[in-house]
Formats: sequence, C-alpha cells, structure tokens
Amino acid sequence: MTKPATRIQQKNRSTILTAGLNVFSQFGFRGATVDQIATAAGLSKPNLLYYFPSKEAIHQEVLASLLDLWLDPLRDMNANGDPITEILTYAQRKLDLSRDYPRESRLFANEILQGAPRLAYTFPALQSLVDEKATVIQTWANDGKIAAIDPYHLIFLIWAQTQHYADFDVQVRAVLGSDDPYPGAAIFLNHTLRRLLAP
Amino acid sequence: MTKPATRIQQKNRSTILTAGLNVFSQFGFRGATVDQIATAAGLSKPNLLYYFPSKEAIHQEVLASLLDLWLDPLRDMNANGDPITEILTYAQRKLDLSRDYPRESRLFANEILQGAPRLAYTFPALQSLVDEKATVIQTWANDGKIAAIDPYHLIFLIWAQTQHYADFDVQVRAVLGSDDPYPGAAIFLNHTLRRLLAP
DNA sequence: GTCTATATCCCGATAGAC
DNA sequence: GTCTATCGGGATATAGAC
Repeated sequence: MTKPATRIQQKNRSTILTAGLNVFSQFGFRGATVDQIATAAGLSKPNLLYYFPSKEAIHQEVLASLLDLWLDPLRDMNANGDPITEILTYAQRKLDLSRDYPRESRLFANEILQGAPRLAYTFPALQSLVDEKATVIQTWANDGKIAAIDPYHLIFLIWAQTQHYADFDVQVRAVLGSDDPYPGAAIFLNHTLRRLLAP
Repeated sequence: MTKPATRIQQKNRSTILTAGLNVFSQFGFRGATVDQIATAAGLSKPNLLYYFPSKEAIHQEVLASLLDLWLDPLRDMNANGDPITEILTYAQRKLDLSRDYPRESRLFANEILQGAPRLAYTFPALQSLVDEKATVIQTWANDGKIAAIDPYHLIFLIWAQTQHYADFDVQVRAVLGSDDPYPGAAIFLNHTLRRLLAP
C-alpha cells in the first residue's frame, strides 16, 4: 500500500522538479549535477535523493510533467473553426510558450538535439497528433479555404520559428541588442502566415 | 620560434578535429569524453592530449574552424543582385548546410542553447554582419523591390527553419517517417519566401 | 610520438547517526 | 526526514618508459 504523500513531501518534490528544470535546461542532462539541483532546491544532495531515486528519475519526471503543456496548443486546433484563425492562434500560442516558458523549450531542445534518448517513447503519440492535424490542414487546403501547402512543413515552420526565440535566445538578443524580440516576432509570424495561407 | 607542423602532425590534428566534431555534436561539451574522441580518432587518450592541451582546446578549435563555413552564405548575399534571387539563394544555401553538415549545425545549436559560453566572443562580428545585411534587405524593401518586412526577423526565419531540419532531425523523421525531408523542405521554404517577399 | 600506468578530482549514490 | 561522511566509478590530465 502506497501512503498518500504529505504536504511537505509534495512541496519538496515540486521544488526539486522546478530546480531540475532550471539546471537541466541550462546544462543538459550530462552537464547538470545532482549537487547543482540540490543547491537550487535548497536541499542537501542525500536529501534530494530521498525524494527521487536518481538523477535520471528527476529528469524523466520533469520531461513527462511538461508534455501536455507543450502539445496542448496543437491539440486545441479545431477542425471546425475558421482555418486562418485556427492556424494563427496555434502559432501565437506556441510563440507565447517560448516567451513564457523558455526553460521548458530549451529542456526539450537539449533532449531532441542529442537524439531524444529519453523522449523517443513519446514520438508515436506525437506522430499521431501531427498526422491528425496535418489531415485537418490538408482538408482546408483541398476545400480552397487556405492555399495549397504541405501541412507537415507548415507545422515545422511554426515549431522552428517560435522555438528559435527561446532556444537561441542569447544569439537573438546579441543580434537585436537587448530589446524584447517577442513583439516584433509576433507581428512577423502573423504576417508570414497570413501571406502564406491566403488562398 | 614555432616549428612548422609535419605532415603527420597536421593529419593527426585534422583527424582529431573531425572526431571531436562527431562526438561533441552528439553529446555536447560536458557529455563528450576525451576517451570517446580518442577512440573515434584511432588514438590513445594521452596521444590525443599530446596534440591538444585539453578537451576544451579541441572544442574551441572545432568551433572556430567552422565559423566561416557557417556564415559565408550570408556574407555572399549581394546588395547589387536581384533581391528575391539573393534571398532565395541564401536560404537554399543555408538549407544545404543543414543537409550536408548536420553535425556542425548541432554543434552550434548545443553551444548556443547552453548560453554560448564558448562562442559569445563571436557575437559582435555576427551582429555587424547581420546589421549590414539587414540594411541591404531594408533598402530593397524601401525601394519597393520586395515587400516591407522586418529584415531581422526574416533572417531569423531563415535560420530557424533551415537549422530545424538538422538540429531536430530525429523528431522530424519521427513525424514524417523515414522519408528524406529535404526535398519537401526546399520546396516549402522557397514557396514561403516568394509569398512573403512579393512586393 | 606513442604507449602503460597512475595521480587527482568530481560525481552519483549510499551508510548510518540523529 | 535530514544530515555528515564516504564509497566506488569514471573523467581529465600527467608521468615516465620506450
């Protein structure tokens, strides 16, 4: 019988996961150390390992806890909505994720960049979701509601362009100076998609 | 007086740099080990460290040796050429880099993702180059030769969309199946830019 | 120039007192 | 539940023979 977690247990677990997000997103799995995470969480290293059996377990749980946040905007794209609005809304929500959750974006980027060893198990579900939404987009194109474009590469365009501002933040800011890039990015992305999708 | 390197020295150094590219691009700086690089280069670990003083030095030199390859396509964008052709050619050359040099792309991505600790010194030169080319694009827009768009975000679009296919290769192939994504990507990128830039 | 052997350090994880 | 102390493995780098 598993006992229900106490409040203090839940609080510590949550603190550790946040600290893990901070450290893993900056240094990657190998680059992060348990000591760093423990310090960031305000705990000693053995105390942290009292709550999670291993560094690997922390990483797994951080990733898993963020999957829904990451894919919900695409899930919410509605086949019965106005096509242009649906796609623009999806892109804007994805850009908002980059702005509001850059650490999460870099965590995923670090993982996929190195071959997704701890994320590959999610790819079948991702493929199903993208297939489903690509079919929706293709139907819109077939019905002449949007221009005829490849729906998969359209999705990649949205992923690439939005995540770029989070994942390559230091480079973007080095080029632009210290100005906030997101207002300009939103206008540009909106403009690009309108031009691309106009029937 | 530094003696000129012998042929065997140059060959070994070159072999080590190639091995370093392979290993660093797959595992990142911290994730890579000197043993892995030595094995990939067909040398013993002390022998490798006879040619380079440290793991850090190998990483630095690999990065530095690739900077020109990475920025030449943008440097070659010609203010006196046909605007649409110049931008489309730039984007295509950048996509070719992703296809032909994915390890190099991932090496840079790993580095920038983690805050560019070993690459930040190149940012001033990058900023100058981008400023120069953004000015060229802005002039084309002012002259009505292309649509009025933000030249910086246009450059980010090209970077993001082309590098996505190299950096997130495993995800792209998981979604598309095992088909080669590059032919479709080239068509889509070309189409997107033509639509976006048409006056 | 290349090797074996090793010094030295750091990291993940555990033991055991409290 | 939390700590100090530490084990054991693996990493970078060096010593020194050949």
